[in-house]
Amino acid sequence: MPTPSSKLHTDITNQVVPVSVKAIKVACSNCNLRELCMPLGLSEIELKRIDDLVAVRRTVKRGTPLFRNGEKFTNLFAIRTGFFKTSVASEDGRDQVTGFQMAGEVMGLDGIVNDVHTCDAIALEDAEVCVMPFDRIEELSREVNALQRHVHKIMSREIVRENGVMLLLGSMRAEERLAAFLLNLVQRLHARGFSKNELVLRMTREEIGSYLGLKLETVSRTFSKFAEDGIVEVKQRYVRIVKPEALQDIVNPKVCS
Amino acid sequence: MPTPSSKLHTDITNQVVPVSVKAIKVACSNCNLRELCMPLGLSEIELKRIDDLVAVRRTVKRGTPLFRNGEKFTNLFAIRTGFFKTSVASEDGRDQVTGFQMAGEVMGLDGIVNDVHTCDAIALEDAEVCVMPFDRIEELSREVNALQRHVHKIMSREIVRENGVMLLLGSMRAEERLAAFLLNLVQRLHARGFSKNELVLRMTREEIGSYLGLKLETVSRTFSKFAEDGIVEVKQRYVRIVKPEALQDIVNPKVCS
DNA sequence: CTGGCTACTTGATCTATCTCAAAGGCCCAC
DNA sequence: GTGGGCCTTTGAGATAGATCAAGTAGCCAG
Repeated sequence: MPTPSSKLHTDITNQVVPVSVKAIKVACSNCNLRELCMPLGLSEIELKRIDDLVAVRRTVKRGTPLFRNGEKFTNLFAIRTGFFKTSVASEDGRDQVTGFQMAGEVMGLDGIVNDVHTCDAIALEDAEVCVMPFDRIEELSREVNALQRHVHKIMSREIVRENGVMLLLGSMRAEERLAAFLLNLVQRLHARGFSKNELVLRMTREEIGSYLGLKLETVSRTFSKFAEDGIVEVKQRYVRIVKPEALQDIVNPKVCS
Repeated sequence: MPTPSSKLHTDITNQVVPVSVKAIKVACSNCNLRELCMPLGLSEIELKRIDDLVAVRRTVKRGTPLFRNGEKFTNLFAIRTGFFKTSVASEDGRDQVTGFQMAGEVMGLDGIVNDVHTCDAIALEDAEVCVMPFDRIEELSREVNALQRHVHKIMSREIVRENGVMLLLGSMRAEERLAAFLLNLVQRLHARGFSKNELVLRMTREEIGSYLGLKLETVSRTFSKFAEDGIVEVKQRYVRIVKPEALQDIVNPKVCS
């Protein structure tokens, strides 16, 4: 049986000459992801100015870093295509996946405070990102109120997201964590035009486990449990959510009255 | 034996007439916490403008909320005195402490993205905060570059902090979590002029446990373990760190060569 | 000073998840 | 198409931390 992978995500054509990629005229104003990464309701003239935000595009091959902990921060990155994970490491080498990012999402916010990136961003599939010099963002957001507001909202959204992950890591059981994870992923994919109940995981069980504070075996077992219960169908990276409401019930256990 | 509580923190004089508090002339330019919550290197004229950021001050009695999940967001708050916890709740009522905040730290960033607060901020001791209308912050930060930069850094710092908590919750054992927690607290207190190795906890074992993803009994046992090992002295809320380097070793286990 | 409340400590037991181990499946490179 | 290297699954056993339960200590109001 053919996996629905190609239906859900399309890998970027491998660019042999990266320089040519950078030369492509980039225009936020024409970008089909604009509503995901840029503010709405801009005037014609503001839109034109926003086009200058993106210096270049950059392709990132699967498995390679967009940036790494310790590198100097100068740019934010908006994902055009592809899929990333970000992770932080403790000094003794353990590391923790802090998030998975997809098209339209912005990476690099961690670098602002000390002008140094404090996490790794690794492409989980071939990807293309818009490179946005942060000083240019600051400059322009002084003049375009909607952009300023937008930058603030993006950062606040990340703070709120991380609050949610803390809740998950601090007080949920394995099944609740995985259910919440699946619902979140599929909801974000759905917002991008993909299926409401089918997805292809771009990450390994180990990466899911790292994100959820579980071991890969526990992730695998929990998938199997869900499958036994008829809540999902799982075939390796392919997942079909058969009973979304059952997942929802697992995340928010009904209080017995 | 007198607890060193009064040495470490000073409670605010209980104001009988809150209105009078609000009327007090507030000036960031004269505030002794300025270096904690405001940007450095401002010109005389910029400083004067920054004074307008703080609309009023507000006192918050111990145990009462500064804001709650679901309330409309309009202000950021800078802590002048006192100590807070922030927490998020899952729909079924479990809640997770997401942070402890002290003088000079800013609260409310979670509210920016949807104009609604998504966590509770509760005073753990009588407190006073500077109320800063966010639209005024945005307005002024368009004109004062250092303020713009500062706001970005504060939000980025919060993102990086939360990354660290995720690492702690996702991959550390109980002893490591508590050691990291104590070191972090004492370091922040030290930056505010308090002792390097003594502190009075403003929160209960249960609140520490919630923050660290542990049960209160585990927190208590881990304290006892540290005390047995001669690493700390614990007497209820009072804690003296006898061997900071031992705590450090617990957080970053030495790799055996 | 006394009663009662809350926070804290400690012990005994239980269990969700981890750890260790083995085997099977998928996919890419040759 | 074939071999080797991940990735994944599944089992059995170990364990860190949770849970349940009791007792203690500090603190405030009367």
